[in-house]
Amino acid sequence: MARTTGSHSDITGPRIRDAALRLFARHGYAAVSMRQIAGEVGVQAGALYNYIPDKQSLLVELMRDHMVELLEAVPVDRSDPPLAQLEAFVRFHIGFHHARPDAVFIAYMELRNLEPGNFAEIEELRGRYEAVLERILRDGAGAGVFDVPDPKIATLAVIAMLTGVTTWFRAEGRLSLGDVQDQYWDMVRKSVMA
Amino acid sequence: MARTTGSHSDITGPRIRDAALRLFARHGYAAVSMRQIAGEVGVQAGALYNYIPDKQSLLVELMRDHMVELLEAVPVDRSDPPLAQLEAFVRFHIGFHHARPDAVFIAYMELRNLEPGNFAEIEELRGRYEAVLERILRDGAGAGVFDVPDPKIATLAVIAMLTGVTTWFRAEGRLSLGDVQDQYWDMVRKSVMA
DNA sequence: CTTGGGTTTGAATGGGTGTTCAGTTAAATC
DNA sequence: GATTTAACTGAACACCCATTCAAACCCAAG
Repeated sequence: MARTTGSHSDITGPRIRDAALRLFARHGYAAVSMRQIAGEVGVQAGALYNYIPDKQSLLVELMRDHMVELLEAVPVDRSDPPLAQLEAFVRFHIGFHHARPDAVFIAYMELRNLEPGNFAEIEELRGRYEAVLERILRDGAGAGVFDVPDPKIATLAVIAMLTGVTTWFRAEGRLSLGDVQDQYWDMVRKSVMA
Repeated sequence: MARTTGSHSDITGPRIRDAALRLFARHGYAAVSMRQIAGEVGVQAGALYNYIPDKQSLLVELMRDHMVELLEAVPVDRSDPPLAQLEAFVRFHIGFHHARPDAVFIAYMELRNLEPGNFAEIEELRGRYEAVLERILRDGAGAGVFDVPDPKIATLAVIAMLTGVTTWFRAEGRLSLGDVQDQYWDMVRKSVMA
């Protein structure tokens, strides 16, 4: 067990993931080479393979980590009324995604670069997240609070709308994150209300 | 001027564009090689260069054609009341995009693979399309029909929501295109109404 | 039936790809 | 101070990349 304090492995590992996240988001998985990632970390390409088995695994790991983090953070309190649950979801989605634009970008854009098995895994996680919102809408519709003929469609519509925020919102811009959350919550609320 | 009837150039040209559109949408611009495109057309890679100057131009052309077609097809009748204009826009957007899933995918996903000048050109076209919706919302808000604190945000929210349809809608599925248009129109209408 | 030219081939150019691995470096332990 | 070993280098491997171009092909026109 030599070399624990001075070891770099606990530094280089995360740095590789950070660099890959940024580069994949900026240029796309296929357009980024292992040499570029290594360059950002300040290491030769060969060294990356002490930390990851291959390029594809690096992508899957980034996407899985993002989705798992998302699922763990999403607020679900089934004792709250549906409207309150929906508001919590909307504000959470915007806030969470805004804090991780690169991960969001990758999770939505690089699905087609996943090998079939990996694709299925990530899609399953995404499905679980969508199910959270769908359940809220279904409960609210059942209680007569919401008017959504097809909760599945409404779920996809709302998530698409909310996720779009990451493509244009910048904290330095005209509006604060709170402003954006307020206005989106207003639109979502009205769009599903009975 | 020999060889007009037996010429292939009026066949091969479009076939290259078709193949590139499908392949770029499926695998991404960076992941598709000129050899793959040529293979789909049934020709050697070198032959592509009789029709396009380079790979990047092929991408730009596909994106520009899509955006120009979109801008020419979008219904704008300023004599209609804002609500009717909005409904026409919503139904048009869903219908038009549904008919060209590959072009939509490329136009939204491959922006980062454009060189700066080309990027600016495509963004300008996209801006013009967004301006159509923004104007409708602004007019309606001015007339007191709509309640949208920030028409710019509402524009982006609505477009993101509508464009999301292409990622999941399949004509063979549970719902018809008309069903989807109806429900989306219902949600959009409610979300912006005063 | 030859000619001219639009069209395509097939090879070559120079460079980049992901991945492997023997060898070197340097820090922690004994 | 010697030994161990995690961490990394640098070169090599086999292959793919976009693009160019002289040569071959093929067919309408004359």
